[in-house]
Amino acid sequence: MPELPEVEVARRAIEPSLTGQRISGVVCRTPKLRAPFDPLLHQRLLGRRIGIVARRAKYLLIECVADHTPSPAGAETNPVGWLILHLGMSGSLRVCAADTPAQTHDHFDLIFGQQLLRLHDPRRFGAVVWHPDNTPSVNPLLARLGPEPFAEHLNGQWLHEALAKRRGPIKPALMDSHLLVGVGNIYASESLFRAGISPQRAAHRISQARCAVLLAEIQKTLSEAIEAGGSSLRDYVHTDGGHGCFQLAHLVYERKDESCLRCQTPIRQLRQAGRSTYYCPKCQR
DNA sequence: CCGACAACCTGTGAGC
DNA sequence: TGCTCACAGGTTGTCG
Repeated sequence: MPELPEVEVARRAIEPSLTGQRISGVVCRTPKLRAPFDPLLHQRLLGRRIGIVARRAKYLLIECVADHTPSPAGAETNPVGWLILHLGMSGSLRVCAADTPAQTHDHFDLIFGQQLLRLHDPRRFGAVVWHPDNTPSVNPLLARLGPEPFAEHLNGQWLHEALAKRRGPIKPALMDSHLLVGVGNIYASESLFRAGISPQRAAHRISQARCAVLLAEIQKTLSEAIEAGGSSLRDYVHTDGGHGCFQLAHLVYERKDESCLRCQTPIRQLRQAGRSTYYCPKCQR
């Protein structure tokens, strides 16, 4: 899946097709992904017009506006609701013709005009959730998330303070979405390599100056990956259906025993909090 | 509160 | 060929 860059690439890819379209149908082919589908999803969405397509962390947020609201006087209706999508580990989105036959693991369609947005997710760790008003940030899926990695107020001092009580290793801490969103397993390893910091270093023992370097490398790694069109691994497929040909080369991820691109030392792999970590034992301290 | 781990699923590749 | 096992990009809940 989809780490933050892949989700942002998907957002940019689907937004032009979606914005301004009227929703004419909804298809759910699976009882549940991460959670059961809302059984009333069809009636909640039908006839609404799609506004902006936003992103928060690895969630996509689709603004759905009811443009004629024949609400009786006094009846409080919310003209704006949000469809919240998550791609889990294996999800992908594509926009295709409305008569395109569904394949195995095509779980959800949002139909508009002569096209549809289709969610394909073999492992079904994704999510499709309706948020009924214009405050999606308070949705339980989003309410407790940390800041976006590109938020203005983030700097070395902020990261240093955020890590002050973390006695465990930095790499799993970086992946904690309550601290900071958008750093998944690939880019955690990549950012730490680029910052020259060992994934095993205790988080609270990284100086403020090195926190500034780390944050800058996280931001550079993520933005370069977005510009490159996201990583293209295994089952991740770009929204146009083709595999990305501009994949950002990984410096350490999945390079166990290959030589470090900086110092030729063999890259090592270890397991932290149940996830693979890749690093150079010489370049990272 | 922190941190490690299992669970949620299917697909794939390695090894026998 | 076919079986079993380990592992895969995320998130959440539980337990120590």
